[in-house]
Amino acid sequence: MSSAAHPLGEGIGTKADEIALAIEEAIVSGELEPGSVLRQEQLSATYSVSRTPIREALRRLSALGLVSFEANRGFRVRTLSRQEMYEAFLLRAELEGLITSVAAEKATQDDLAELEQAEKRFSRLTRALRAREPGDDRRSLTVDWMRANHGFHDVIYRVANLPLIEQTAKNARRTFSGPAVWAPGDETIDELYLANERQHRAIQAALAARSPEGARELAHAHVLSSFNLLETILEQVGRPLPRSR
Amino acid sequence: MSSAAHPLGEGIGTKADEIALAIEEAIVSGELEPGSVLRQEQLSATYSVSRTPIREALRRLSALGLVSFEANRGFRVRTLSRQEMYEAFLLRAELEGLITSVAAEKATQDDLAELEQAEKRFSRLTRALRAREPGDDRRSLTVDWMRANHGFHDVIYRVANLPLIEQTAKNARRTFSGPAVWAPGDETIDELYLANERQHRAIQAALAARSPEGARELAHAHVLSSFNLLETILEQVGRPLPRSR
DNA sequence: CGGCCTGGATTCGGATCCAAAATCTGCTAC
DNA sequence: GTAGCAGATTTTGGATCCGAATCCAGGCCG
Repeated sequence: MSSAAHPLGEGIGTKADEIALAIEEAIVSGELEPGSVLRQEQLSATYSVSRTPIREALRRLSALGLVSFEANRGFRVRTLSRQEMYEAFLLRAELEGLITSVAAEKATQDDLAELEQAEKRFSRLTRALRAREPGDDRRSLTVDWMRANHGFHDVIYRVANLPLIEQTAKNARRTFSGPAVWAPGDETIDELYLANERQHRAIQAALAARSPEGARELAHAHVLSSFNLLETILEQVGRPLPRSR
Repeated sequence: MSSAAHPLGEGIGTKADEIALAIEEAIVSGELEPGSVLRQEQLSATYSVSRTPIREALRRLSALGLVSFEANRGFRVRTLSRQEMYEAFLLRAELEGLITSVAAEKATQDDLAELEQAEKRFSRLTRALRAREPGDDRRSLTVDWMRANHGFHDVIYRVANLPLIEQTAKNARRTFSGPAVWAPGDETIDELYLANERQHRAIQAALAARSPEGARELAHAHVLSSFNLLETILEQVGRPLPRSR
């Protein structure tokens, strides 16, 4: 585990930080719905602390863009319009491109082996997600799939060794859609999942071939393609991205 | 003035937000030295409020990366190593490249006229900065020059109309070095200032010519060149970027 | 003489308290 | 029946208070 603090410098030690992490987790996992109001009193009860650290945690999440804030009205889980969502992916596409190209220059054999492992995990999760056994928990499967997906890119981040940019990329990644989404799946979506996996393999190959420009292009296209996947799922699940806000 | 809130959504209304802005201003203008500890009690006295909104403000700045934080030890104005500083500029280079290329596709005649105005202001300030009249306040001159510099890019941001990415770019820009730096100047630095101005004009021309790829390249190179300028000034002023942290 | 311990002064993190803003509810007037 | 208003209730923002961690200075021991 990356253990170390979350953004740079900050971290554990104070309740405010632990709670920020906990709330973030709740948002990302979809436990807290986008748009829902975050009552300080209620959170304070949930986490058994006073409102003071709660508010500090919310301030932090607000600065990171995960929650929105209106004076005297409160915080709510942020919702993104299609345009904003697209921007978040465009941003990530640029950053992933940069990071991946730098990683291609630096990767050692060990790094490549680690990437291989991450890719295998991701591949396994993708198969599990496509299998759709009756009675499996698609929600947690999706969360696991996303984690494996992130895990793959995290290896690349580590190799590139650009902590500040990595932080920004991760933030854009969190902001992506807020909650995890999942769909029963159909042929279109299946194809997109498979394409996603193929792209990972291609990126992996570009790193192995020490091709910075190739890696950049592939990573860039990969992220934009993920936007496509997400949008398709959201439509299929009857929750299309709002055109305006 | 841009009036509207700072990041997205947040803004005026609460003291915590006003104070965050005030402290940020103090950091960016160099009033608060990098590395200096921010005592809550003292800030509370300075702004005539209790420590509660002060702490919320600091939390926010911490999430934005302007101040660093250690549990039970306090907040301090963040210092960046050379590597981190370089990363901040690399990040900005990518984002400016993206934003400028999008702006090149969208710019209207009015936009180009506005850009022309911003360029003129910047050009004027550059001349003033190079003039070095005896008795002029180089500190505030530099702050003004930076503002004009930012103003030029702000026009482009507005034209590109990518608020989320704009926000990220502005954040990277704030984080750049913390405080403004200024030097009496010599031939090398003069030449760099002039190069900077030439680059602005080139970017302007690329926008006028509706050349997205050209604009991207120029903007990218421009930001990296700014890093060079900054580093040169810092060395000249006897405060070179720390190699490690 | 120098490193280490101890007790007091600071400073921080969090809980509690209070005033102001917003929201809700039920009544009134049209 | 509905628009609008007044008071009650909820919820937020900020101030104050208290326990705990850190820092600092002086003394002790090797």
